[in-house]
Amino acid sequence: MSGATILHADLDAFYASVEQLLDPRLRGRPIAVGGSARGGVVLAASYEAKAYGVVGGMPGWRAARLCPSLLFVPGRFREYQPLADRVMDVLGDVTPAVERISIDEAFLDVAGSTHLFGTPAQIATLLRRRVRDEIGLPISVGAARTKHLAKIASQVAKPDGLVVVEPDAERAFLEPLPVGLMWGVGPVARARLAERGITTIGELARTPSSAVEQILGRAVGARMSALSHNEDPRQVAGAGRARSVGAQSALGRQRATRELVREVLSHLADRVAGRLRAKDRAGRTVTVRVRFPGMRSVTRSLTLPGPVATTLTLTEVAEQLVWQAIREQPRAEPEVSLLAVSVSGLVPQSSLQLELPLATDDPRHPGSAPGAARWAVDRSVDAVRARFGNGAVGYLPTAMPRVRTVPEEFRRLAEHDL
DNA sequence: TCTGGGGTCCTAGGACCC
DNA sequence: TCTGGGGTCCTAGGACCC
Repeated sequence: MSGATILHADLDAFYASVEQLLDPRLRGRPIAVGGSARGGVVLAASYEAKAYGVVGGMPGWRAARLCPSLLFVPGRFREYQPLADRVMDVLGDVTPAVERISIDEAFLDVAGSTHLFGTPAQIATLLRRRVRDEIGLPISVGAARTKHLAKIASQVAKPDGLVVVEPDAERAFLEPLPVGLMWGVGPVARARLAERGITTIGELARTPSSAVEQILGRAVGARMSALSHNEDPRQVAGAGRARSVGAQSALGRQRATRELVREVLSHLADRVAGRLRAKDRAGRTVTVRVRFPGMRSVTRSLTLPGPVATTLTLTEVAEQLVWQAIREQPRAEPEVSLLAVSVSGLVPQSSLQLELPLATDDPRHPGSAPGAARWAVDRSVDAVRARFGNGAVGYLPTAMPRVRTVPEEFRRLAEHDL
């Protein structure tokens, strides 16, 4: 019997494939979801566009230059989550051991399913056909003995393919592949390895572990060395609890005025704190990131005496940290291109436990609402929103920040479960 | 022509404690 | 007189993933 019972299933160019599914005129054409020829970033590219070198995360103007016939489509973000969920349901039909790692990919362990559905290769073929027939989307699958191998196999299988790595063929399979296919090797690690003449996984495996650790650092080096030797102890498991929650807004290029910073941070803190409260969690460490024109960015963090999940408190702490970061910059008139807020050190926090009134002692905010009052306000806002929608009530003087922002639906897609 | 949004993990120095 | 060893927490930065 085959030991290649770990499957990695990965929808091909997911957002772009959905757009082509929903609008037949887009099929067979190079399309980009998001961005435009004048600005923004491409969120996803169809395989026809990838052939020109267009990839997700690329500035729209550069994508348009690479592919003059590129068609920019605004994403229909509402459609993505339900379609991806239906795909996951299909995967769940062959085994309960499904580990979803993002909206569009998952690991499966089909060791217990072979007596019902056949070999892993037959199961993968069945899944691919069902996803294609019932949902209309192309999906690639890799099957192997370990997660690492299965993930690499699905990448090799793309687009719309299946690759099975039998246990006796693992070393030969890995040998010629580029190190960049390994999970954890990005552009920096790839460049460092290339400087030493290491470009394939086989070459990496023949490099002593101590040397790899020198090149990539102790932890990363040790892990990559082990993976190159085909040692991967990870099991297929359910998702663990989130360790942090954050939100960010790109601002283009704006002068950092009191009003702008306050407005953007209120919005971000409201998102973060709202998600925390929705899951009865709170966190002690508040981190902000400020990005300046030119992509240079700094972070400032503060660990509070107790956990917070209150919009107003989070806004105030974030504001202090952002101004601290800006003041430390040499520029006389600061401009910012992005603000981010995140909370870590998460703990369970039942809605009955009231946050300590941290800010009431703060001389900078005399008379600010005590913790209990803040909780009450937030709970009321949450309740109104639950019934009437997010736009029904808010802290902001204006309903939305006056900065260009991605659709709410897109933010939702990127959120991880808390 | 100027780059989205949401996450995880690692490193390294310093504070602080025993 | 000026020094050991180990551990944890905090902060800032950075690589990487989807």
